[in-house]
Amino acid sequence: MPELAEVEYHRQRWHRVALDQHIDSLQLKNASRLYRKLSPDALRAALTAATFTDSASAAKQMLFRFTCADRSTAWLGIHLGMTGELRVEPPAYAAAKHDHLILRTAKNTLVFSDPRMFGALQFHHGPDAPAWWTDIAPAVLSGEFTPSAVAAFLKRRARSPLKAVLLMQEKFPGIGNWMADEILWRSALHPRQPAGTLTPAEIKTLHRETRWVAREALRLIGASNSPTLPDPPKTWLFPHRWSDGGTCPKTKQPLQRATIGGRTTCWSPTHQKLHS
DNA sequence: AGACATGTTGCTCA
DNA sequence: ATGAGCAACATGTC
Repeated sequence: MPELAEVEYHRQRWHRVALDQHIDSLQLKNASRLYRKLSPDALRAALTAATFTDSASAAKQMLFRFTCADRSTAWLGIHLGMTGELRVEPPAYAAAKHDHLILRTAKNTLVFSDPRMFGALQFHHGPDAPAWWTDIAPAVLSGEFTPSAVAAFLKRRARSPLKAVLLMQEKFPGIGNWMADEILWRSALHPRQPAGTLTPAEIKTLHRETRWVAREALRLIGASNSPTLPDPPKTWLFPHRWSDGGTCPKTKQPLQRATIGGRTTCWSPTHQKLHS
């Protein structure tokens, strides 16, 4: 389920219990496709007897930093793909079917599991953060995500439907299927509206609502320490969009669903209209 | 049984 | 060269 805020939620799960903890041992299922971007042997060698020293998330990517037994620095990247999650289990926890990486400290077992295996692990050993981390596009909540930057991007993708454009990580890092629908709904923009046809006022609205949804999702979901992942409130499109027969919380009219930009998309036809 | 799933990539075609 | 659309990946759930 992981987009921006869910990724942050999962990162904090590990971070809260494992910061400054010593990694006694690890288990990896290195036959899995999740290891396609790294050397499992290098990861195992570096993290055994390492200390968890920091973590961060950006877009849909997490970064975990370790200080190795020889005082060098190691960086573990985790992308949760479509079905990945991080969990914290008791010390005696036994690996289950879809657990692909397990780190054991004296107090806890840190588990990365991903049934569908669309996620990925990445690894880097060295003093500086790796390119796969530093190359992530500037966050939508950063000062670099400006209305004019959005305008330039929409112009470049002029013939693509807005829904497809919002899913492009190079400009909207961390936005996924449900956040894109939420942003368009709040912006009163039709998901099929070609990106090149927005008025300056609509671009400002899209920019503002992108930031609002990201900020609120991080506050309500990302920062939560609830044992289960919180859902956005009923006043959002989110709880109404998944099944047929949903009702728009703004207009009380039926929601519509179709595949746009290759993904299931939900919108409120009376509220989000196509224009020329 | 069959459709569908909160993601990314690599391929085709224009 | 650049952009748009779509199949593929692997497995579980409704």
